[in-house]
Amino acid sequence: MADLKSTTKPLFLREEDLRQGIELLFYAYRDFTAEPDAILAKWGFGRAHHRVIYFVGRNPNITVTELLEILKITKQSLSRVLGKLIEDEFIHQRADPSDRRRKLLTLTDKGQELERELTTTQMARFARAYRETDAEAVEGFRRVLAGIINPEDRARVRPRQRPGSGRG
Amino acid sequence: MADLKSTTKPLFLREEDLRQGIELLFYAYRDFTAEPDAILAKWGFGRAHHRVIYFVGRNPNITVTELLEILKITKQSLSRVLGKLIEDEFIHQRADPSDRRRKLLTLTDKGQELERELTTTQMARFARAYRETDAEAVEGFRRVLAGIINPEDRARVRPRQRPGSGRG
DNA sequence: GATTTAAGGTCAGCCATGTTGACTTAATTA
DNA sequence: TAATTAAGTCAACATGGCTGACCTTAAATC
Repeated sequence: MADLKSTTKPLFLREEDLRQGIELLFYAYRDFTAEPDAILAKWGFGRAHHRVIYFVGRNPNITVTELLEILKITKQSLSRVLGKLIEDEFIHQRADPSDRRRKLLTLTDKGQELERELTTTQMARFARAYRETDAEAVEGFRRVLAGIINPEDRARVRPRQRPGSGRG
Repeated sequence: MADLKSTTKPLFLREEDLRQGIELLFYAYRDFTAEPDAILAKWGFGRAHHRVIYFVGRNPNITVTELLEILKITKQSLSRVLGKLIEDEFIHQRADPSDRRRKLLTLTDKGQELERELTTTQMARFARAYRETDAEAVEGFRRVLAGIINPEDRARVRPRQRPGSGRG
């Protein structure tokens, strides 16, 4: 743990350091998804359902098109998953009054409950990781990961302040 | 970008901050895998092949069992992917002289070439992200992501110094 | 008002990649 | 010699991506 780390200030980009980033991301994502996967399996859902539940919960009244932009999958792929969530009453849809072609998606009570169960495990993981470090490390984590995201989507990830502010 | 960030030192774990972590990880992983996926498609390979190529390249002479421990998938899942990579001569296997049940896996020249092409895109992404920040941010990123990984696997991700040191 | 565009949905089929379960072979170890 | 370990195999199944074609409804535009 105290190898080249002590050469703090100057930022040498050794291949080793870059590969370490790649591997951290791989392992973190692998473990980060494992617990929710187990919960989802109890309901006959998969990881794709989780993503839909998460982002609908996070962006109440999101439309299908907006959801597709976040997930970057095809309409057909989404519809299979979303259709099942609506059928099983985890997600509710209603027409947008101002443009009745659009369907606004929200979580039902049941959906919120599942969302919370799933997200709790992932938040606990982050809470632990944050607590093991400090505020500066967390800020560094944010800035580096934001830099990994394609520039056009970085704005999607910013802590929202006011309740009921909806999506960006 | 300068919201609650200025409350630097004390580490309040607001749900917003935890959800931001979740979302950063989702978007980062989504974009991080997109470029390699496109390269792999040209060869008729998928993301699973990439992971095998990457970790064999990273750990020359790794065994099948060790690879399974890293990937956390079943032997049957791996064998389909690994079998194709061996058949197409991206990966070479030979018996371990000291225990001939074990097969030691290495990249062929062709395999190394593909590995480099794939990894270059991901290293470039990290190089950009690292350069956009500073050494402290990078260190924070490392520590937080390491905290997301299950404790028993954290040791896997540490920059290796000496060439030919093999896996841990 | 008629046409074009946008949002959403649907059907069919394909492919990649995960799973379980059962079983085999070869080599090492107890 | 018997048990264990490493690897491989066959079959069947589920999830969740994809393409392509096509439809409906509502809004926007000509």
